[in-house]
Amino acid sequence: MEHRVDALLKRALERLRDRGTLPPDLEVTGPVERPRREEFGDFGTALPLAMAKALRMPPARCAAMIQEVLDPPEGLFQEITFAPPGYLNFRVRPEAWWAALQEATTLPRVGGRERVLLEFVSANPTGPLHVGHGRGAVLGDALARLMRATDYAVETEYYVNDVGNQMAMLGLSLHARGREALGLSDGSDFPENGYRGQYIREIAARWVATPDGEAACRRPYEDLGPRDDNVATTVASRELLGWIRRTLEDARITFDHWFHERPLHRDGEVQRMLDLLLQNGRAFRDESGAILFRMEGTEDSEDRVLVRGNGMPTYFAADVAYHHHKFRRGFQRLINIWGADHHGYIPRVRASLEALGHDPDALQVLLVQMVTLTRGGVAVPMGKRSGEFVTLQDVLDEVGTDAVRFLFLLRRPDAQMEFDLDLARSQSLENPVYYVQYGHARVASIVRKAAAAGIAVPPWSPDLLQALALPEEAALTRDLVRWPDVVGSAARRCEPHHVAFYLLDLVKAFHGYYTRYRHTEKVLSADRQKTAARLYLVSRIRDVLHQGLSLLGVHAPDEMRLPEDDETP
RNA sequence: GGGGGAUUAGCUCAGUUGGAUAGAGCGUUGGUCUCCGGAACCAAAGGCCGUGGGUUCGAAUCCCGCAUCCCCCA
Repeated sequence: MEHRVDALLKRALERLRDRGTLPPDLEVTGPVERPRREEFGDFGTALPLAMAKALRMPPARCAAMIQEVLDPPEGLFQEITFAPPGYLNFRVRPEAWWAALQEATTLPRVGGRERVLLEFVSANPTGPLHVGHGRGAVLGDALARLMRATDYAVETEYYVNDVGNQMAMLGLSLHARGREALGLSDGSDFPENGYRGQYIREIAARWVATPDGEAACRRPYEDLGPRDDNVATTVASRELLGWIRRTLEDARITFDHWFHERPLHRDGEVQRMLDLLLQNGRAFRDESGAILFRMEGTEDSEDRVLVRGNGMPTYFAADVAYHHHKFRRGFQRLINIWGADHHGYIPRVRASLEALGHDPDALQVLLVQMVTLTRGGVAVPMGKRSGEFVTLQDVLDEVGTDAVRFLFLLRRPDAQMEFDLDLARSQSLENPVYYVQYGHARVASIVRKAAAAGIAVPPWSPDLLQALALPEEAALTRDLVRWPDVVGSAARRCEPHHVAFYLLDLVKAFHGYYTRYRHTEKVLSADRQKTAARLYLVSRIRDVLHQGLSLLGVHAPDEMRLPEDDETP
């Protein structure tokens, strides 16, 4: 509805330009908004104010000019009024609102089949996922659902860094724990920068119970090949990746692709990228034999090492090759969800993409701010090497997937958040997600009750909703009709949290309506026309809640078990 | 020292390209109900939108300085 008003205004401006009343090069914009005060109508715009400024004419005259060329379809508006100092307010006819209810779950196709690669989580397989990963994971997954629903051709991807020093250290750690498990070591020779988490011991215990694993641990580490591709590293990363995958599945997150770094090196992808950059002069070899990316002329100041003097490519080199490869797979836009601590990395990657002939603006990095974890107000440390942290799996088990997802999505991604485990658990019965789910279950219950009485939800018809006369019913209708615009805007802006907030607003309005009239004007009554109209209305509420929750990856139950009464006599 | 983010009610947070009298949840206080599901609802109190300037008809929103917190880099 909102975009219809907006389109009408845009067309009116076009007409004014055609007539020469408005200079063609003059940019005049005025967004359509919803006035807070009911008396101002359903929609309003400050367009006359903007025009008055540009044309140096009184706003009232500008408003009159707009009205003159405005050509609204028959039956859409009840009235269009001018309000000082320069607003144009629109009131939509109830019939138009009711008609729009049919499209309440028809989402706008704002994506236009754009091919998007959405990469998120991508945590190194050196330990379990922690809560911070969870935030990015839930954001990415919800965004993917949103974009798919609005006609983006989006694919999701997890990038696995399975090459490098960290991986070598992981293998070394596993080997050391394996030797401890076999009684060959007392742990005093455990590598200084090794991964000390309990999970390494568990994997080691399972590994040495196999003949291959035991044999490998009985040999010195050097015999395995002290690099990042030996059997210990392979076993550890495979185990951890499986663990990560299961945790993500618990959070209802799956990926279209798991893209490994190793093939980029093995198949020459990194080398080809280096050759390209050396050829076009954006990279050079220094006196030590290292290859550096030339940063002059970019926002980043310092030349960045791609290949070290000893011939080892850096993480940066692999990342450049990886993103180059993404474009070559045919994606038009790349969205990466990164932790805020990677902020300084962005200019480098963008510059490298530009150097390889890609549009750097086609890479969009969404930064997710840190999650600080507390328990009863006390900070919980979150370092993998310290081995002492709360995993995403723990939190999912403790709080539940629906609640965790909704809690994460109830915040803007670029604001830091504190996640208090005690609070999350103690509030689990008052968690906003249950409030929304309860609303859905409530409507489902009404519909069930109607069905039991032999009354089905009626199909829409032009005079079906005439019986909706209560102000709350009009307000609910307007809220429902707003939904497609909310989804479209959230998808375009990559901000799923708007969906969560909308659902809270809608369900609050419903609970209020329900409670207020539970004794006087129930949905199901002896009045057949009111019953039919209200049944249709609440079924639309249920449909929108269901669609909204599923876009967030949260269940929409038809029934909820009431919590057990703690105050047993 | 350089860069990024944050600062809105007691607490946790929304606020859609600058618009009309600033929004919710929790908490507090006081109310509603012999029910289509009380995990509900209504009402009240609570704000110099960190601070100082600037831009204009108009600023929580845009620009600059400052303060505080978090993160990255050196």
